[in-house]
Amino acid sequence: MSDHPPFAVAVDLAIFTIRDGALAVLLVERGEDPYAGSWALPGGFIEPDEDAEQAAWRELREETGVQQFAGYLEQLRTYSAPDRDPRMRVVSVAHVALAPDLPEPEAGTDAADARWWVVDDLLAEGAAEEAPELAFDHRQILVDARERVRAKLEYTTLATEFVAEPFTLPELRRVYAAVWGTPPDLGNFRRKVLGTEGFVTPTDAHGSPAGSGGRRALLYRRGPATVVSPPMVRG
Amino acid sequence: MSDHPPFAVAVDLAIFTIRDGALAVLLVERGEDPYAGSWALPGGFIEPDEDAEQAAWRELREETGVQQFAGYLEQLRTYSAPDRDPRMRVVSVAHVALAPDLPEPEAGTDAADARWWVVDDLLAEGAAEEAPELAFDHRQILVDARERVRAKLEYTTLATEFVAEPFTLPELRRVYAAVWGTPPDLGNFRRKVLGTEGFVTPTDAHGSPAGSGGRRALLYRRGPATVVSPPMVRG
DNA sequence: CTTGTTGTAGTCAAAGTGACTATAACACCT
DNA sequence: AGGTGTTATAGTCACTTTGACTACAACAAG
Repeated sequence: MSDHPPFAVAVDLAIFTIRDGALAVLLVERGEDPYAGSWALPGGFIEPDEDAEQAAWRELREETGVQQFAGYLEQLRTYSAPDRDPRMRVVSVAHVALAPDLPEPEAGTDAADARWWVVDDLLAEGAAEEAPELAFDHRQILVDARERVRAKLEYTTLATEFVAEPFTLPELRRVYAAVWGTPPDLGNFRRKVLGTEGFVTPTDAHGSPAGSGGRRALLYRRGPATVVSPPMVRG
Repeated sequence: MSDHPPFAVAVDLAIFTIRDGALAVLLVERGEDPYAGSWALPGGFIEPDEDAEQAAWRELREETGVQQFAGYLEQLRTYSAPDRDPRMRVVSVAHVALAPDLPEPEAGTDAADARWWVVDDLLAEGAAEEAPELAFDHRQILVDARERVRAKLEYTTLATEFVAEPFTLPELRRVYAAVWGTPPDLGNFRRKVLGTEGFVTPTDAHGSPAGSGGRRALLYRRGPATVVSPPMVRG
């Protein structure tokens, strides 16, 4: 029990955003073996002087190219199957990140390319037009990450991390629509959000209309609340 | 980005049970440095051919001395602060385990001693009569683990993992009382449990009375359900 | 067989939810 | 400018669930 086989420890990130009304995730095309040419979640090894969360934040800034990243990051879980990396024993601490719509990313240092993918396209059974297989066990990580986000939208105010401040309630509602696949009822949604103390705080300004015409919605900012109880329920 | 500093990867376990109406956790007294003589969560290094979950199950059997362990185990989160172990860089994948009342444990291979501790005694501020400081970052792990258990009692049927089958509803209720610190309302508790499809399945046998006298309660077994929606609330 | 204790069953007001309808405020078009 | 379609906001109402009770049933111990 006093031996401790050496492992490499990495972090992987499922970075989500809402693009064109759909939940999207950032993938990088791998430039090196193993899995050279296929797509994977961004990530990298933990440096000697940082913990997993710091490594995740660093990768997040590197991969998105946004230095002052304003968003949300939390640990998802750790994946440790002995054969998950053919080179060597690699344990990966996966994280979930949420961000308002980000610019199209640049290719990173060791990535051939990087782009946003619609999550439902990636995970759809069979269909998946030009959807690639994911490297390593990243498909499983993505499945778990999506489920985490779905669940957290129900009982936390996390949805506000997907929109840039200030935002309108319809914008916020579109986040739920994208993540859940179906929009919550309009009236009940506002009742819930406005009725939950500290979910959002109103401003006195109005946004610009969403589609073609229509009344302009009030603008809000994130409130201090973090949990929604009882939870918001999926459609 | 192609270097990968070597880490040791361990698992730690917060093994909970209900003893004398209180939530208890298994700790081992360390026989080796660092922290020789102080108390810690049981754990050990991952072997080359197993993943974290397998390692956790193995440690669970070793530490409890129960080979056919019938209980619940899930990953909690990974702790990776660079200085969390003074010897070397150790990343720990913490797990939470739940079990019905277990026998007083034997000292393990590298543990000087092992025993159950009441969690609230360990975590109480200041007070803590003979409550020891925990080794490494295990106090934080224990705090996180307890919060996980508390939360999961609300929206899952996990409480049934704390009682041996068959069990009575009052027994199950005492689980909630122990974990939450305050018992849920008697009538509402039954209504919720019996009203949630698949939470428990009735038998036709009766248990023996709990305290001094009183009506004998019906015996139940765990049902197939795993989520409770809407959740049971801490009263 | 009485008494204390514990489990089971029901009641009722209050709150929250799901599914609506009505109205207000705008952009755009002709 | 004045309609017209679109979108946001406000309000209604039956129904379900909850929280806090009260009444009753079944047993052990004295």
